[in-house]
Amino acid sequence: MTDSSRCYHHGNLRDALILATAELIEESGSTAFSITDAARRAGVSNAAPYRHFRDKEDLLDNVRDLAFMGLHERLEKTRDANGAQAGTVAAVTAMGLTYLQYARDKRAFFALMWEDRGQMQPERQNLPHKREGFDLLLTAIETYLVQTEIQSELSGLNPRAIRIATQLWAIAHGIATLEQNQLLDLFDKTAQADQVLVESTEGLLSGLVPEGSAPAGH
Amino acid sequence: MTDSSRCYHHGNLRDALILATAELIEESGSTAFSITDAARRAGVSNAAPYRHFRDKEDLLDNVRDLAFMGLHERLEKTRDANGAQAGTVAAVTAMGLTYLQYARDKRAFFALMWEDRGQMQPERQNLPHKREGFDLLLTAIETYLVQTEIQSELSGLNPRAIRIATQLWAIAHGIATLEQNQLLDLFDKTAQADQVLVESTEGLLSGLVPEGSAPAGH
DNA sequence: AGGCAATGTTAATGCTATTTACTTAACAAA
DNA sequence: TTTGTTAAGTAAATAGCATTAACATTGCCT
Repeated sequence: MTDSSRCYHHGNLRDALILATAELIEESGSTAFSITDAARRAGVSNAAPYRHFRDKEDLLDNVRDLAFMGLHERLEKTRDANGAQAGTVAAVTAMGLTYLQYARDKRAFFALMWEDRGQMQPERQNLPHKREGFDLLLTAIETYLVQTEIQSELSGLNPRAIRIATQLWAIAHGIATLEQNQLLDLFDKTAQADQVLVESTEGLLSGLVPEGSAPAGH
Repeated sequence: MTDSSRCYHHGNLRDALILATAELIEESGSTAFSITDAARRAGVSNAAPYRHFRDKEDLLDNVRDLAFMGLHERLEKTRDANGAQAGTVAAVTAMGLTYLQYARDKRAFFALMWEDRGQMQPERQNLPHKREGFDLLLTAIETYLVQTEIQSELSGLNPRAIRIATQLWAIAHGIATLEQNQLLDLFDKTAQADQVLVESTEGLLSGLVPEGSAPAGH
């Protein structure tokens, strides 16, 4: 039964519901979303989704997974596209720019990914996906550190690379948030998110010195 | 009629509802909040709130205002507490640390402040309050630039200060988000938000050079 | 063919937002 | 003091939602 246009049984309702939810969320945001709408769009009754998802949150979790996978895919593409110049500031910056672009293109997804739904169960935090995204950035940083001879070699989990990757992720995320809240051009009408990110990344990376050296402070 | 324990008329239902909403949100998050609950807690019927607020969102907007004012107050206190060492890296860092602490203490408020409710009307974006918070940070940065002689004098809106303030706000916000999502100790179990912020701030500020000089790149 | 499990359905229940039509009380003017 | 007016309550109704329970259909395995 591969024909999904049948009568009683849908064929692949689970995926259809996830897709419908994704569409609805992109159209009207996650707060407006209702499970009834998703069922309607998938052409089934309002109770059918409960055969595939524990509750509304469970369905949203699956869309969140989708969103994280989408971001991950883009980051991978960016990494591969910059394979030639791997280890340069430009390669690192490109990851951040991709992050910003994703937030712009998939605004509702981006909001969903980082939505605070209070005390969530650990298994509902999408931690694996978040970790995967971080991994990509981390590798880019580690490559950078080695290429620029700031770090002699990379062991599996380099503390320094982790710290820098964290900082870069934080700043990309922060800029995305400020941009979505129209706070970037609050004072400087010409401020652009991309430009701010480039400057920040350069600022953070340029402050780095080879291991063992004393940092340049004031 | 200052006695609010009267029968029919409440006396100050508007404020009571905002307060009740704030409490409920801090207890269970903003998604779980219902206007009915707030009315119950304030001891009035479920329709009474509509005499004071257009709809649910309007009520939430007022709590958002409250949240922004709370953050603003803390930032002011931090600025004043560090008045003696104004213009130092420590003074700037302290603002960021206050931001992080607020996100921890008032997690639900923090989430509410940055909640993405899709395409909101401009008047519902709480822009004035966001701007005020930015102002405080901006002043701290401008003082820093002058004190450290990186900038000779501050004109009203210094483009450079604005850029740096934006970067610092972004990174503080990003770190707060990562912390709330338990992503800081994903790889480095010992990573602490405060420490990451201190390092980031130092990293960004230490890269600065007096105006006119060429930045230290690779 | 028969039976079972998966996956639908309809019909509740109980919650919610919001509106409408009424009610009460405070206040100001006559 | 009486009398309107108005702000600020109430109850009742509508409509939508999440979720569950009881029932129906179908595909698959034996």
